[in-house]
Amino acid sequence: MDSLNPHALLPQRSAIAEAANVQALGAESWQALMRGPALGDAELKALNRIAWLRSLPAGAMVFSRDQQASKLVAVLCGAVGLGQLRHDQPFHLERTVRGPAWLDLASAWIGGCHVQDARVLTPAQLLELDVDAVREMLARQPAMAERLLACMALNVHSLTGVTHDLMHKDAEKRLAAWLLQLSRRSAEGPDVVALGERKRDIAAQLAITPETLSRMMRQLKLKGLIEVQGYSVRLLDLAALATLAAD
Amino acid sequence: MDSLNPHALLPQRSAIAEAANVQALGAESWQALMRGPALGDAELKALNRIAWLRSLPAGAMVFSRDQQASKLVAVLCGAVGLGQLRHDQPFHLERTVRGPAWLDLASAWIGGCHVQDARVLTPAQLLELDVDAVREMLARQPAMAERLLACMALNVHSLTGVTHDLMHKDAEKRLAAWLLQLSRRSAEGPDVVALGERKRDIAAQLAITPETLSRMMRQLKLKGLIEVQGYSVRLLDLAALATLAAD
DNA sequence: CGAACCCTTGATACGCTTCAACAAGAGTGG
DNA sequence: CCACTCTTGTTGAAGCGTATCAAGGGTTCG
Repeated sequence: MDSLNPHALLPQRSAIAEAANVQALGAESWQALMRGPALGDAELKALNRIAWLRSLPAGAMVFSRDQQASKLVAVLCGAVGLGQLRHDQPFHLERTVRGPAWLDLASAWIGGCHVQDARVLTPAQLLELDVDAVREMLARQPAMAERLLACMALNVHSLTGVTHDLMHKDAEKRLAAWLLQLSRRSAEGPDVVALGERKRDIAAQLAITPETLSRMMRQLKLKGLIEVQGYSVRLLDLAALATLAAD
Repeated sequence: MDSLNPHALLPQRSAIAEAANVQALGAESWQALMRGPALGDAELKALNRIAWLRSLPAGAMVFSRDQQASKLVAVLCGAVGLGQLRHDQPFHLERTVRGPAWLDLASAWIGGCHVQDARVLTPAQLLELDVDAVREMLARQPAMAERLLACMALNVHSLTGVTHDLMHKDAEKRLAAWLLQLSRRSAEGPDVVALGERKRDIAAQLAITPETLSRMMRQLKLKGLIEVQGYSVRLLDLAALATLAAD
């Protein structure tokens, strides 16, 4: 019943209801979003003053691609998918964002629309900053601009990497690269990665079909590079995987 | 002989020699790079104070991908290719940037390296802003930050579109979309586009081989959608092309 | 004129998708 | 409790899309 909440698209009420929570938003969350040197008290206050929180259930839409973007949107916790919702049912995932991270830092600055649809995958807490309020804040906190530029720059680098992989790497290389990237952020050590989403969603992000993903996993298993047990993958030979992933 | 100038990688001398030129840089160039409302005199002065010009011949490298990025780099005029230079000879092009436009606005902010190699395709004039100088300038001209954010946001949108196309569109769709995009910026009217680069370079950016590009052009010609004469393409049915390009 | 490009065209090969079938778990209701 | 359905991942066979390889023609330039 809560997997698709129609009220999710009406932010006002819940945002107001949650406004009190903003003060409770820890400095660590802001720090994770804003990167750079430790945020000062003044900066944290300025941020908290203009932040709005939204809690959405799995399946809810965060924004849609034709929608005018007026806010910077971040995911505090949970996972949100960026992709395309088609009249033909299933949501076509292109990228998943797990908090804390920016979901759409770009669109609002150019007064355009979000170019992608965003859909909650795991019950998530979102943070929104009205871009006009941010503009005012930047006038008083010029150092904040630098943080935002750095965050968007990371975004650019990430996207550049994705396009490069799509242009030059085949399915096996992309999978190997994806596993290695996951292993770097893995909590269970560098050689065990937990697949945090359905395999079909992983496949969608790698721009292959679930069938091909299954076959590629078997390939890597046969080559002795990985060991698979359900949604846990052990990387047996990081060096060989890196060689394979390199273009 | 001037198609590959080894001195191109030594910026200091030529940058100093050209420093006097900076004052001559017209407001229109800055306006084209910075977008947004008209730049004030103070802003133009601040920009000119920290800008460095470089003129490079075709074939020269602007920067390489392992190189630490300390400057924001823009192309004033001419064309520069972003891609990968491999020990195996030919430069693999991923994107071409024609002036006036930013070439790498992101890398310097995160103190990383440019993720791509940049190579001059057409004799080009480049503009470089040391990121530390820009930081100082932003403290005095906070409105400038907003322009940079907007420029980088456009970059993000463009890259998002490219990845989407690579994920979901086949060669024919990508070519149709590319022709339509070119037609929007075309000087000779919306239905005639001049191919401004070698077809193999166009193919590289579409992530297909030159052979496939040739075949796809023939396909569109046979379908009556375009008319080709060398490097000039007439779009005979914009609506049909748009339908074809849509995913 | 040959040499070095570039684009084109055809034949073939390969990677990946599509389609179809099947097994395993999770939720549901009789 | 079992039958039923729904969803997910896996596997195999066939087919499409694009790359690769090889050859030929058109330019430009020394």
